[in-house]
Amino acid sequence: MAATIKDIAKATGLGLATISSYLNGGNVREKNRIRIEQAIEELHFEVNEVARGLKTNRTRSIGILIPELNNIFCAEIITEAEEVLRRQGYAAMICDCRTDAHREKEAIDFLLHRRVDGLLMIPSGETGASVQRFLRAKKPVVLIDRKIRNLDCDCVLVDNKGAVKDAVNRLITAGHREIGIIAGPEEMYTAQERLYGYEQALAKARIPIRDSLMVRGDYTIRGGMKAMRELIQKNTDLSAVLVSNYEMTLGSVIELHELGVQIPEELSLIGFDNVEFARASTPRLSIVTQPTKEIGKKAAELMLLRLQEDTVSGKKQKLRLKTGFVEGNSVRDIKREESLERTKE
Amino acid sequence: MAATIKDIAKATGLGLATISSYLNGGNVREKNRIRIEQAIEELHFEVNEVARGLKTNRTRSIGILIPELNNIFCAEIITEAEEVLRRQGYAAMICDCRTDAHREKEAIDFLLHRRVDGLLMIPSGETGASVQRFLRAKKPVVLIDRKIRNLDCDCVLVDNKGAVKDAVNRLITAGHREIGIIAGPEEMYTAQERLYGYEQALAKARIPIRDSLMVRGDYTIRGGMKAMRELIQKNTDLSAVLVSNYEMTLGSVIELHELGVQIPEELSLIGFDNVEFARASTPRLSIVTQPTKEIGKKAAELMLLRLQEDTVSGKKQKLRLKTGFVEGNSVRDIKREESLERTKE
DNA sequence: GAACAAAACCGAAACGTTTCGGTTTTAAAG
DNA sequence: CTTTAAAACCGAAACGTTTCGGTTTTGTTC
Repeated sequence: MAATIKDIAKATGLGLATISSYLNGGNVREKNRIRIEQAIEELHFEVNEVARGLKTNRTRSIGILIPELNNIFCAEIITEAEEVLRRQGYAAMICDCRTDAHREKEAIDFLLHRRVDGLLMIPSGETGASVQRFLRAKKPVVLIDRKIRNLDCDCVLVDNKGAVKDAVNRLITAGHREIGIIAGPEEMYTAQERLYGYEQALAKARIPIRDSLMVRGDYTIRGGMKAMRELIQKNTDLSAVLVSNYEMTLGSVIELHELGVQIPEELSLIGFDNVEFARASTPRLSIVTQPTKEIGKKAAELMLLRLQEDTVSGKKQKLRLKTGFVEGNSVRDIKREESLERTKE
Repeated sequence: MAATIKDIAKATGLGLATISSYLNGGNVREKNRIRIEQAIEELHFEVNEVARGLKTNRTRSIGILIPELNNIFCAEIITEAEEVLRRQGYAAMICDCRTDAHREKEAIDFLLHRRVDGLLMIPSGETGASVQRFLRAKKPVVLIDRKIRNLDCDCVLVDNKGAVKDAVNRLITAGHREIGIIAGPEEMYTAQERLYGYEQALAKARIPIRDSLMVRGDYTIRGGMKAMRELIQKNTDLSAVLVSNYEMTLGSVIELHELGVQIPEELSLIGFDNVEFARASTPRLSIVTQPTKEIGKKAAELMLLRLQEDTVSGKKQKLRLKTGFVEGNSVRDIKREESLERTKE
């Protein structure tokens, strides 16, 4: 049905190789250029990327594997990455593995079969082995947000430890001592780093670290609700909580809301990620923000770089991006209240 | 590098066609089956989907074109659709056109070049012409959430009019008369239907329709903020507002929050979509919900159906799914208050 | 206008499958 | 054991490109 390169050759009286050369940016005599363009126009020719892919062994498509599309953090990153990739002619094959290690593995197989040129991935399981197969096939892999043990490839990370340290410091500065954290799953890279940041901040301020103040959630809304309830039950003197991702922040707010706990009068809260949600909350939430757009952009750019230098070997880049902080009214400033109290006397 | 079907043929002593037949589910003698499977195992053979695609003229991939990945409504639909498609072996090539008609057109071209087998799309511009090219190529198109004028293809819609009518009725039943609406862009199909539902509900209750009570936003957070401000300025007697999508609901809440308007004491609000957000708001928001999972699932299933019957002709299906309503505390029940008042006397 | 280098052009072969039409093998029936 | 229908098997050709090595054309210089 659709016209092929052969049709264009026939129509113009030129050779196959010439048309191909033209299509790939080669030089062609002016009059031939005109003839070719005319024929393409008339016959509605469009190069068949599939055939091209077979011949060149490059599909110009990138596999994107993420734990959850329906997650604002992932979605923002992917949006940006997809745009950067497509602008360079690369298609994004997106697979959502629902934070399930088994599905993640399946998806990697799937993408390998489809012969994508590279893999952009926010890991959720410990799938080092599967990912290795990409590297063995000399196809670049860029990891986002999380490293995978024993896997040497480019990655774009965030300064999780620093971010949490900074947030906890703000709580300490405001006079809080009984600071809880809703951390993520134990095996999760970001969760480990964030918890570590929490411990470091407390240690530096010489505040004893209590197990009862550290509760783990599973990065879901429901998990956040449960963790917050647990934290409150276990610690009658709880004065502030840091919640270490967006979904759990949402869950925490819902739970506090349902328990009738006032923010920040009865409990101070610092959340994570979603600026708009923070702004729409009552009171406005103070949150740690991650540079999602930049993460996506950098990851895609790293991928493109590897793709064009087409050497998967060489020193791998480990980017570490800075987080931000958006101030709200969800943290009670005990220090200030005390000093006001004192001046009053 | 990677093993091909030829290598398997050589290793097993069987013919090319036999291997191909085996790979495609054909019958093979038991002993040969074993030999083939062994050879596949040993040589790490994986069928090359690109070559297969060239030969069969089917890439087993579906283009998914949406206005904004980073939008919970879209993301939920796509998550579901992608899962259904992939389970049947179809890859999803996702393109985000940022609600931009020009980019949307580009993306359609892009997907056509990639020879996707079909197009799943939440339209944002009036790109009938571009989409036609898919149909001309005998490739199925399934529209989601919006129709496109003069384009006859399957679509999965939502009962927008009914949803808004129902929501407005609830406001009326609660005793509200000065009901505003923050509607979507004029050219938007869903926006038209929703506005129409609003008008019908008012008309039926014999409440005069006032222009000042109908404000349009652009379906963004910022647009919602602006629209809410306008609505309040224009209508001093405003008693309730219906906001017709999630982003604008978020914007409205932010704006009310910043203006210090109390919900529902000073203003009643009904929002759209995001259940979790509604639950986390203070007070809990009453919202209209859309069956996003079902939309995604149905759309993907419709696509698969068309794909396997491989006749794009025939009667097109127009599915119309029911919306839901989640009750919160953001609507003041004036009627009830009045009757309480009366019994008190 | 002859000589020459550079630029443009050319067709065949190859990429890894599926499919067509035909041949061989199997096993059931006589 | 022979016949026969069905099942299994087979290789060549084709899908639409790119690329290799080689040929022709162009235009500059003498």
